[in-house]
Amino acid sequence: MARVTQQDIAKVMGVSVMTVSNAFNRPDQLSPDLRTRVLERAAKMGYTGPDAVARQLRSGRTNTFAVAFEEKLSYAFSDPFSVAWLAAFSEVMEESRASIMLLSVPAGDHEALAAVQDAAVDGIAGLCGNQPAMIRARERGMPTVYCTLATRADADGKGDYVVIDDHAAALEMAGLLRRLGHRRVFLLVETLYPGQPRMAEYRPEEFRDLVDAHAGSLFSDDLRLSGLVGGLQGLDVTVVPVGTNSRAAGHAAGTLVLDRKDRPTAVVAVSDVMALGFMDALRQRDLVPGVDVSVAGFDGLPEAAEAGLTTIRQPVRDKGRLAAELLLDPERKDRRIILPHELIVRRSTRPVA
Amino acid sequence: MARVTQQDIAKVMGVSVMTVSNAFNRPDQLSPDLRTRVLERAAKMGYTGPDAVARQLRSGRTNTFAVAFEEKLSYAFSDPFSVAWLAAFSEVMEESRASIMLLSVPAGDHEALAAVQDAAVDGIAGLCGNQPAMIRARERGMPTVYCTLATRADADGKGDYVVIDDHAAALEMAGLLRRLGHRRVFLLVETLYPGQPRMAEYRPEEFRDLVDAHAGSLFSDDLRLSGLVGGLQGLDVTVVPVGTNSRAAGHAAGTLVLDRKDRPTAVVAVSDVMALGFMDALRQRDLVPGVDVSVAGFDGLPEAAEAGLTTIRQPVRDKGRLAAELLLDPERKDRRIILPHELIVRRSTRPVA
DNA sequence: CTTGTTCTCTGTAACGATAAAGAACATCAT
DNA sequence: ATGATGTTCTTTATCGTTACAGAGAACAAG
Repeated sequence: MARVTQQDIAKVMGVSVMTVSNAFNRPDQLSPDLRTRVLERAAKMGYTGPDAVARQLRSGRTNTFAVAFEEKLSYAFSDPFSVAWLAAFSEVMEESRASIMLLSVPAGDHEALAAVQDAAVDGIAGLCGNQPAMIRARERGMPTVYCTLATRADADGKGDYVVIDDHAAALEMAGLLRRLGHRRVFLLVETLYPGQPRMAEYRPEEFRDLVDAHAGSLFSDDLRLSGLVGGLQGLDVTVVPVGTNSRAAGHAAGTLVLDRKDRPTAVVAVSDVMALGFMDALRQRDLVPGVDVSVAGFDGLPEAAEAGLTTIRQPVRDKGRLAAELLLDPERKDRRIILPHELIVRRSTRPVA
Repeated sequence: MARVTQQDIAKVMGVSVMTVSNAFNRPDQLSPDLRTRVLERAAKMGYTGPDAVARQLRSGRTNTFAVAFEEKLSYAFSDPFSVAWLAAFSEVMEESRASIMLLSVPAGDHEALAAVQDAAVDGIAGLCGNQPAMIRARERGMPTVYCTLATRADADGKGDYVVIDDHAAALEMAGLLRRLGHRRVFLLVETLYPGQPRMAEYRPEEFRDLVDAHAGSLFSDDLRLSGLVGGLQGLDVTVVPVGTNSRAAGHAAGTLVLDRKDRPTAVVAVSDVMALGFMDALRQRDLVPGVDVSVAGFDGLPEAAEAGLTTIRQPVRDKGRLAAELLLDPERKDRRIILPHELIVRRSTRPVA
């Protein structure tokens, strides 16, 4: 009941293994008659076609590409940005008839890192470049592409990328708030470092030390945050790590911040998802975004447009598409791509009263 | 600059290849001292650890499982049912440290079928059992699990499954409509067969012939539809294939049906997504679900609860979870699981005026 | 001084396939 | 008849790893 191989067929038919192999892969290398007989015999013997793994070993290619996530995969399917990116990425892969493998390598999960080692893929893409999976993949000498620069330094490191200039974008956002006259601003980020207490509040002087103290850890929003902080210098700025990049976390930040006397006049989240959650909290209190508190996000999701949320639009689909193209075509020249972004001002940001 | 292998290291160090292999996989098989030296030397030579593909070939296992979709992958990420299923499936896989491969094998795309042949996986799961990818996988002798029975006959075929009794569920739904006194009912399905003209209207006598004429084609909602038709016998029933399983298609069906004189008193879609789309069309016309037209769906999505939509709840997450467990544990006994469903009556279905 | 056991390490043979080159024979033009 | 050209099939050599069986030394127990 063992598996039938080309060798078995060859032996039974009294032909060489190569002939059997050619019958399946290179019809021009043997007579149509023999080919038919081989295929028939193979079918009769219960041979189900060339083994994928063996073929991959011999050819040195798997035609499969991995996507690494820092979170559980259920997050990858629920975050709008992630889904849009994945959709664009997969469309290109589908067209090229390449397969996609999903890897989940949560920060700090050392065992999960082995998945990168054991992945039979030709390359790997990830949303963030400094995540452990990406680093490991590069150590393995595997082609990598990532779509967010976490720090300036990343730009000089290894690996290809498709990103936007998050720092410049953040500066523009800060400029907008300045022009609108805001003086007391809260900035919502996911986490400053792994194990970060949620909903703590930091002054700009403090948070930088914290991040540096955990250097090498993952802080993917560093460019956005430091851009905002830099651009808002001189104003009353508070940084709040809300724990996760989710609507719920943004909402929780709202409950934390909105019920006190000294409300901020503006709140910027480093993602639209968080900003939308914060707006949920406003709505609950019958406060109006832009009127009572100005709110802004990053990413440019369709949901942000519906909600009238000021944001930085980034070309998500292009990021996904180009990431796939870079992986598929190792010969391609420009392998470090900086895409344009756009500050989109909507009704959620207004001049301070 | 060729790739470094265990053999290279062995040669350079004057030890056997097995020793190198053992240094990486079975530390107890060699002295700690030698092991350290091997690892150091390996690192120095730029060896990046055992090759995944070679290891898979040797061991006969890939620890990877495929999920096959009949649509483009972007659909898999956008349909709520699909996403929920995938999330549950992936959670189990993550816990077991198995990887997931996504395959897209659209109906009729013969080239894409090759992906199933070339997938280096230990098993494959799919939402529907009679899709080409599943059939091909079973021909390859690969373990399969699917989560929807398309026809009664599927139940006797090969492969494991985790399903609900869609036919019985549909009968219950039909019974509800009967009790509520509905006499003119429209049934929305995705498509009856590939290439099906959209928004055609069929009588129950007709559609069965159509489906049979395209026997062997994919019609995954057959059990639901035939249950509904059977349960509504004697009433004025019309079957409408709306083209795709999407909110937009349900909405389009609404524009088709709602602006005529002889409106149906009730509409049942074989999925919540379509039903929700239909309700969008109602709302646009200031018609009230349940009052002007009764509406019902299938699946039991959270969105359905919010919208007050009567539906058949099915345990999506259990389907995903169990599918993964069946793939992971080939020894497990019960491999054909029928989960309970539940008719949930909400305000979208009321007695006919 | 056996005999047995443990600890390290080695050699060989797969796993299932394909690339590359070659052999045998037929065909064809000169 | 000669060489050139094809067609069809075979031989040999990997791809990078691990399973398995054993060999040699050291050490304890009888």
